[in-house]
Amino acid sequence: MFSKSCEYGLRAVIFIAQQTTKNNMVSLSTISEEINSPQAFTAKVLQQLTRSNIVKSVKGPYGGFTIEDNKMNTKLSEVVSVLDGDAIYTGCGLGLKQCDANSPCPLHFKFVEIRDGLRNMLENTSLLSIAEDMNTDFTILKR
Amino acid sequence: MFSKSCEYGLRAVIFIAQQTTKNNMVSLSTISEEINSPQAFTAKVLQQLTRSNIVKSVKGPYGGFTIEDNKMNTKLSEVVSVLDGDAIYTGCGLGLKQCDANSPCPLHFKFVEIRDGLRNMLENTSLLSIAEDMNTDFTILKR
DNA sequence: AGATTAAAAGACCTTTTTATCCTTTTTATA
DNA sequence: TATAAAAAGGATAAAAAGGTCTTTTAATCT
Repeated sequence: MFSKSCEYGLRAVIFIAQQTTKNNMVSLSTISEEINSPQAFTAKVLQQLTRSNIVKSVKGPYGGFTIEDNKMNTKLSEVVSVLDGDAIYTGCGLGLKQCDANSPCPLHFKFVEIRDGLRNMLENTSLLSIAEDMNTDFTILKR
Repeated sequence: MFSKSCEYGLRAVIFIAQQTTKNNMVSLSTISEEINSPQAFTAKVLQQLTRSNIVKSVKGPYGGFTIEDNKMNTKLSEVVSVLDGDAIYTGCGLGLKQCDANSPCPLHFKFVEIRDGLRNMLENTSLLSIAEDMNTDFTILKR
């Protein structure tokens, strides 16, 4: 479904969001341990998310990553767009460049439903809501 | 969503299915022209589908690819399984190895809905039904 | 100021996916 | 039976994805 970059990125940003609700700044090494991801590779992914202003990074002692208050309502769809682009929402399931309602592939209308379901889910799920859920329900981010 | 192999494979098998309803055997070169895919690469994909007994290949003059009657009810899910495996149905959206209802990632229950929608769609769509639709509605398989 | 901590940036390596080319095998038919 | 058509198979190449390592930059704390 998603690339490895995107999987690590989502897990990382979710972990950071959850820690942010507890006012914890988290370092790269903590993140990669807690989400069980390759550290150097995760660093690259976090750089992208920092440049996109989804997470905030702080260098130096006691530094790390956090999410600013007004960014806690970032939607998962934004994270996915930054890391994987939006082909998963807009692209044809059969890989055709020009496939739309006017000139559809044989599966177009069936795929549109699936894609819309995914898009709606991601567009309606904010980092804050996931973090809040995690403080209620038991969930995992590694293994 | 799917790999290139799977995209080409689905387009190829759909084209063959449609031609099969018209009793046309189709050659690799015709297929790759009609679905706009790289010929040699498509050959490899078709070999996999032949070995999996989804399509039938006939060598020699007037040979090519066709689908036997009883295979026209093959579901898209079978084609996808052969070419991409079933991670898209069973895998965790965040890439976790062990993620299920008992030990879910924070998005597990949201993802399950999407995945089930996709799986149901693919499991309920046969090659024959697509071919019949194509003989009614105008659809495209290239560009 | 110097030492230390931590992210940023860039160069590099490995594996997988995508793609091509060439030879071999099979088979219909003239 | 020779020829031509067409798929099968193997070797290789190119591109993309996944991943590592080293140096640089910035912040903090003696």
